[in-house]
Amino acid sequence: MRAPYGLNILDNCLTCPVRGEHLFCNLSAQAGQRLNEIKSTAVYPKGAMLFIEGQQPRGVFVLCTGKAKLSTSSREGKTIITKISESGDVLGLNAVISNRPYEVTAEMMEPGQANFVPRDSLMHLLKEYPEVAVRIAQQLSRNYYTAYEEIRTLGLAASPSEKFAKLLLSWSTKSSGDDGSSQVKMTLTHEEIAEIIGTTRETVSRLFSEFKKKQLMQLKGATLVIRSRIALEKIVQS
Amino acid sequence: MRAPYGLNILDNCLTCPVRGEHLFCNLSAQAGQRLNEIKSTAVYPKGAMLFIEGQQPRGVFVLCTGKAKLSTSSREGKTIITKISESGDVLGLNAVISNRPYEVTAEMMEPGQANFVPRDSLMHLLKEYPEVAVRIAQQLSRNYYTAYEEIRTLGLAASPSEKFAKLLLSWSTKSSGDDGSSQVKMTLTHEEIAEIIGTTRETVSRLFSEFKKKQLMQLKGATLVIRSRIALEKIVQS
DNA sequence: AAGAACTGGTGATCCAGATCACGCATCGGT
DNA sequence: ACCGATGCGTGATCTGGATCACCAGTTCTT
Repeated sequence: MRAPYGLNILDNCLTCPVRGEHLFCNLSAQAGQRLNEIKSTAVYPKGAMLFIEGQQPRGVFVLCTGKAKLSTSSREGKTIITKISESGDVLGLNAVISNRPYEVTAEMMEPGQANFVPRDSLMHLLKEYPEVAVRIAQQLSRNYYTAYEEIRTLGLAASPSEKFAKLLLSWSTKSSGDDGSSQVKMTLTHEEIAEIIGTTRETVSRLFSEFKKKQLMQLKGATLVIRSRIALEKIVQS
Repeated sequence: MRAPYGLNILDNCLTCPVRGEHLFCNLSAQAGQRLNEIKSTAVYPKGAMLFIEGQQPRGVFVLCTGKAKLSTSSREGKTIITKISESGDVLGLNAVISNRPYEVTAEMMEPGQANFVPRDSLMHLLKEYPEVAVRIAQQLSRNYYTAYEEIRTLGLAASPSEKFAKLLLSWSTKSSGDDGSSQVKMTLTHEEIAEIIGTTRETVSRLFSEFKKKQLMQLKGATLVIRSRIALEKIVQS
C-alpha cells in the first residue's frame, strides 16, 4: 500500500468527534491513557480490506475518516451489504469479543484513516477497566439492534419497493431537518444498492425510474433530493 | 395466571444445567450470591408472554424449562419467528443493556419456568462486578452472531427449499452423532415453520411432501427422521 | 356429542421480479 | 485518441411461489 493518498494523518481520532457518543469516548483518564498506548493508526486506500469474512479476529478498527462497507457473501457469489460504516464506527468488535472469525468483510469505499486495537490488548483493557467492559457491552447491544433492523427489513418487507423506500428514508433522516425534502450525496452504485436491499441491479434501476416518475425523489448529479418523506413512509408502512 | 401447571418449581435453575456455558455460570462466589438475591423465579403457562415487542425493558429472563418463541411483527400483521429459545437461554438482554424497548415478543410455547432479573439490579451488578460485565459482553456478541446467521439466511438464501433445508440441518445438528440420519421431535406447526423461513404455510406443506418424496426426510408421528444430512447440505450450499 | 377452531394437504391461477440480452454513457489509463 | 472497464436504462421472457379456494382430519370447548 502506498502511503499518503492525499490525507493528513490525524494524530488521534479516538477523541470524540461528534458528541462523545462513541465507544471509547469519555473514559477515565487512566483507561483513555492505556487505550492510547495500545492503539495504532493507519491510512487505507479505496478498496482496502480492513478484514475479511472468516478470518480470525486480529482486533477492532475505529473508523476516523472515510466510509467502509460491510458485506457477507454466499458460496455461489451472491453478496449482501449489511452496513455502510462511517466515521466513529467500531468494526470487528463482535468477532474480537467472542473470539470467532469476522462475520463480515470490511472494505474501504474511499480512502480513509482508522485506528487499530489488537485483540489481546483490548481484552486486557476490558478486564482491567470495568467501565470499558460496560461500554463495550452497550456498543454490542447497539450493534445487535442494527442487525435486528436488518432482519426486520429482510424478513418482513414484502417488495423491493418497500425496502428501497426504507433505505431512502434511512438516508434522509441523517441529513433532514427542514420541511419535507432533504438532500443526500449518493455514493453508491445501483449494484451496491441492490446488494443492500437484496435484489438485482436491474430492479434498482427500475425503482429509480419509478420513484422519480412518482415525484418521490429526484437526482441532481450525484445529489439525491428526497421530495416527500411522508409519501415514502406510506410505501414502507411496516 | 394460575399457579402450578403441573410443574415443580426448581429452587434455583441458574446453576449451570449443561456444561456451565450459560451467562451466569461460574461466577465468583460473591457475584453469584448477589445474583441469587436479586433474581426471582416464576412458572408460566403455555402462551404466556414474557415480554412484548416495544415494551420498555423491565429485566432479563433466564429460561429454566420449556421453550419460548421470539418473534417480530410488521404493522400489517406479517410475523417472523427469529428464534426458538430453550432452557438456559437469556431473553431480553439486549433491550436491558441498551435500555431500548424489547425488540421481540417472547411467548412460551409450552409451560415452563424462568428466572427474572430486574433491569436496575442487573445494571448495578454489572457495574459492581467486572466479571459480570465481561460475561454479558460475551453473551451479547453470541446473540449477535445468531442474528447474523439469520441475516445470512434471509438475505442470501435463494429459495424456500434452501431455507427449509437449512432449518432441518440446524435441528439435526443438535441431536445428531450417528451415521447420516438423526431424529428430532417436531413441535412446530407448518405455520410456525413458515414464519421462521419467511414463506407461506402452503409452501411449507409442499416442501414437506417434496422432501419426503426425495427421501430427504420422513415423518413418524411427531418425530422427524432426517435421512441424509449430506443431501440436505447440497441443497443449502450457501 | 356436537360444534368451533386449529391444522394440514392440494389443486388452479397469477404476477412481481429474476434473468437474459442488448445499447449507450462515462471514466481512467497508456 | 483510443480502448477496455464499469455503470446505467430498458425491453422481452420465464417462473417460483404467493394467493385463493376447498376439503378433511384433529383437538379443544362447553
